[in-house]
Amino acid sequence: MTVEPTTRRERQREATYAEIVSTSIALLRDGEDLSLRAVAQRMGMTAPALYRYVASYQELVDLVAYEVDRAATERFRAAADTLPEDDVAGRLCLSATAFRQWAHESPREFGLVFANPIADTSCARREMLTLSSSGHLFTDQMKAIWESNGFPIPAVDDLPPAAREAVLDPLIPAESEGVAEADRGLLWVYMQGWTQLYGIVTLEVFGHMDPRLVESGDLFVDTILRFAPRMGLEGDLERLERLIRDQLAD
Amino acid sequence: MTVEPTTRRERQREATYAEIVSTSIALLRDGEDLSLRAVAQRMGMTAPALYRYVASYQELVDLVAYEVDRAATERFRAAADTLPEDDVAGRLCLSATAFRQWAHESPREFGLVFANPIADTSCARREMLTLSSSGHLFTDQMKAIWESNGFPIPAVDDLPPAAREAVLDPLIPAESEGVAEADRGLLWVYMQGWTQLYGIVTLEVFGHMDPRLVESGDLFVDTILRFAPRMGLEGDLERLERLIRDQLAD
DNA sequence: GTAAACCGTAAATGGTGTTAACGTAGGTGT
DNA sequence: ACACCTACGTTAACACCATTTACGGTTTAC
Repeated sequence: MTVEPTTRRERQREATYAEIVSTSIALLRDGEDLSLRAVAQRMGMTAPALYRYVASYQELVDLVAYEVDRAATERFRAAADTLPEDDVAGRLCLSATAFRQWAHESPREFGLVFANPIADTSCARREMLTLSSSGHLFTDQMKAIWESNGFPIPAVDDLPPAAREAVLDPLIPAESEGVAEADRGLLWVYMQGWTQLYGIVTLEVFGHMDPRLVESGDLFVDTILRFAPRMGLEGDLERLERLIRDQLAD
Repeated sequence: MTVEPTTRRERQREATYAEIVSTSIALLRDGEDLSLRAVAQRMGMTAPALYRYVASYQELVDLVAYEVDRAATERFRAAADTLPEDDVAGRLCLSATAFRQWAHESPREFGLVFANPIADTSCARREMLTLSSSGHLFTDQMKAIWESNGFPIPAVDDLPPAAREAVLDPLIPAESEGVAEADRGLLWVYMQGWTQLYGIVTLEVFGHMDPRLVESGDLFVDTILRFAPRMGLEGDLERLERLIRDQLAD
């Protein structure tokens, strides 16, 4: 990826970059909202100085969103890691549940990453355009399920033209890593699942839903379990529901 | 509802309220973003004067969001009205498609109404808390389908406790108008459908999806058609897809 | 050693929501 | 008709915000 910086200046610059992001994240964690001034102040600098590092406020947001997503994904992965590697279905369910819990605990961060209009602007630093670590994780997990129980996926040729293009030549190459071209229909199933997970969680977080349902998580559980059969998990529903509800109880 | 204002002052006050909202909407339509100052300026007033009418910026947003939703719902209804009244399935599909098109044409307004954290604050003026006209429309349309072809709905007693509460004693009474208590399982199906529609449209609007899929609308169509069978529409899929794609072509 | 690139500063511009103090016109009570 | 008071608007000010400019000092490079 990045060639490691040798010169002293570059090292310092890299450190400042990191501090900007970590300070921003700390700011969010403290419940305040992200602003150049606030970040600068916490770092003992003045706001205009940050313009040596980011071109605009929006670029800072993108930078932070990328890192927040990365950190959150580690939580999702950790949640899955409480299960053995071969329980591929359980692992995906626990990661999805962790995703929901994280979204509720950190609605600001969630909004930053997932409800922030992805600008048309090319974000110079890091090619994170639409790249999401969490997306990568969920894709991998679904692939593991598919490799394990081989649920039916659409043939690439049965997909609508645009969909075929999108799965054969994805914008984020990482997401299709290790999926043979003939099996790219799997990505279509992934998108269907992600749409539903995204929908239920966003609906909950933005409060456009009966608070009692948000509290109980019933519609969330229902959404997951109704999707599970599409991944060939019909026989596992009771166990998966128990797994999910156990984690929700924490 | 509101007792009609008799005194002259109250009439004028009501008119100013209306002008504030209509000015705000005009502002959004012109691609600028909503702010107290901008609204005031367009009305030939100063910003602080608006505080005689709204308690805060957030309250203005809520007020405008309510009206925007109401206006947009008329579009969704009009889209359905291009079909005869007895084509209940086609009508719902066209309204859903109109919803998607509106969201793409007016992402600002969409964000205002559907991606705006519904505050805990009680918005004094109008009891619009979570009340959404569009939600009411879609509920009605699904009910029409159910009354027409009687697809299976869960028994109220089969629902999880919180879900049962939520459908038996909904926060927005309007949504369950005319649905017998025994049939409230229909609302559960509605929520499942709304979650998916909301998910796909929000995902598209916020740009967290391959632009080619947004452009073609393939994942949107797929989402709708995959849900249709849950409303007993298995036999209608080709026709419904044609309806949707025709409208998308406009 | 000198020139250039880099990194910070202060100052200023124009934008935001919001509060306070003040005047004035409208409707109300006698 | 007079006094009163409330509602509605003003101006001024505060505290934020992003962003640009011009300037100074340090570090690097040649």
